[in-house]
Amino acid sequence: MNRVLTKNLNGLVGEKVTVFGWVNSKRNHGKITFLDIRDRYGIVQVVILPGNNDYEKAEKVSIESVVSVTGEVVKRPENLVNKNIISGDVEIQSEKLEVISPCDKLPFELDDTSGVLEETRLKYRYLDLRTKRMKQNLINRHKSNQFIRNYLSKKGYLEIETPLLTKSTPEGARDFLVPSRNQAGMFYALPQSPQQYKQLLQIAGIEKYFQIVRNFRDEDQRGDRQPEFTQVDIEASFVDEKNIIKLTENLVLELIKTIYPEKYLTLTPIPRLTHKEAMEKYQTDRPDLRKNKNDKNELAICWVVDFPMFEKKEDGSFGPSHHPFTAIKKEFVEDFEKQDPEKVIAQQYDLVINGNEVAGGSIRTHDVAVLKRVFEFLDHSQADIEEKFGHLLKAFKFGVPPHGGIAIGYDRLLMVLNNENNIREVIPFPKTGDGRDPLMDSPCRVDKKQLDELHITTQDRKRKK
RNA sequence: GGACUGGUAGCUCAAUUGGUUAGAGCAUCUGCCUGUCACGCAGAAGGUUGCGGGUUCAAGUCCCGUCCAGUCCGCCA
Repeated sequence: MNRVLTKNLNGLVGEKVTVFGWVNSKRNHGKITFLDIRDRYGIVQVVILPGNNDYEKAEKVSIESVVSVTGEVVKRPENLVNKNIISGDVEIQSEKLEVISPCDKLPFELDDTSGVLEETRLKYRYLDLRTKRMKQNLINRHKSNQFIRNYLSKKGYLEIETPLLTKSTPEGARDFLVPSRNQAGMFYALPQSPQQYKQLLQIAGIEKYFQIVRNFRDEDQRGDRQPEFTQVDIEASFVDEKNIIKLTENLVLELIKTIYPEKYLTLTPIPRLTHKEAMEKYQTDRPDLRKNKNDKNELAICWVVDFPMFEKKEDGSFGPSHHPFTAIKKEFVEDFEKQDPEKVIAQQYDLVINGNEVAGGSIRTHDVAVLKRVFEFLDHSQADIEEKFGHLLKAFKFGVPPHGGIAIGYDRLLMVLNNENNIREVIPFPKTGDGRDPLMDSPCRVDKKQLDELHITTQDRKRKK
């Protein structure tokens, strides 16, 4: 198969080529027919004249069918050049048209899907992803992946994979559980984040870790929340708050400069607000500091730092506002138990872009004695602590370096940078608001045999569509 | 779990105060057209108005219930 891509056609005038792609549009003038053939890189116009063996085939071919066209690349006359397409200086005089795979009547038109019901788009996601907008989002995501891997590698960070079948975490979001076949009645959990693993990797002496990693949280959704989502997860040893902030800031700014050069920053250098300042001034811990919210290229980035360590729960007791391993600021460590819990500040920081929480992290407590005091303050019993965090606390007895890190909400970051207002637009195969995938039709029922092997009986519930 | 908005042709929408046979654009099909590039023109086909019930001479429209979607609140260490 000797294929020529549409993006390379301009330089091939006079040559006989074969292009492969989808029929983007068809214009039949009775005695002359034009087909626009689209491949991943662009579009080329194919001319079919009467007398051509395939004239009737060209008249009949449906939009979005897969075809190949062989013919000579011809320069277009000056007045017929089309600057809107990549091969607009030339066109192909078809000698042979082959319909490789015809396309049925489409469920929606692909030129503009902005008004199409999202469930319909998701049901036919493979068609939705053919659109320029979605394709561009995928390309940008790929480029960003490459950039981040490169950037962090150059800084000495190792990309290390952590398990997806792991242990249910006691606090935080609801877990997705995976039943164990070998251990009757036992369950794995999908990770809400690789938090404990990345801390263990610091004890392992890795010093600098990163991973572009999937996380799972079984909570109700929002436009900026999915049950599975991707984080750029980072953790490093012998660092303080400023090191992590600087690293993240430079990474994000370089990423924007390289892959989204049309974007500009309103606030430079990136300001750092304390949590208290943000709440007092903007009544939110993720303020949108843009000057003109209609300017799609404006980015207002800021840090929110000095988060409170604890927050009051509904029953009046206190829980960790981030997680229990977050380090308390030095000036509060000595006797935080005796102070107003809501005034105890943690070494915790969030990156906010245009009102979106795009990253969050903290320095962790490496002092086992302090950790124990935090757990006791949070009213965990000794047995409780041992069961939930024993493995981590044990590891902390074998030489734990001071460490800290951050996790970038990657889908949210890409959502902002791609001018989308929903993370589903930057995720190739997302779930709907109630956690379904209309394309694969998941979740779904499974055979009784499968359940039996997993030692599971189910309660009958009313069946959702 | 709660609030709000919505559900009418394959897709996007319209339908006045409850009143004739529920319309339009695009897509589809048929015909015409040799330079268009989202081609154009003419025509055809396409509807259980999400579903169930109620009020009324009459319901897409009002009422009740229910299902679904989106957004937000709760939730998201």
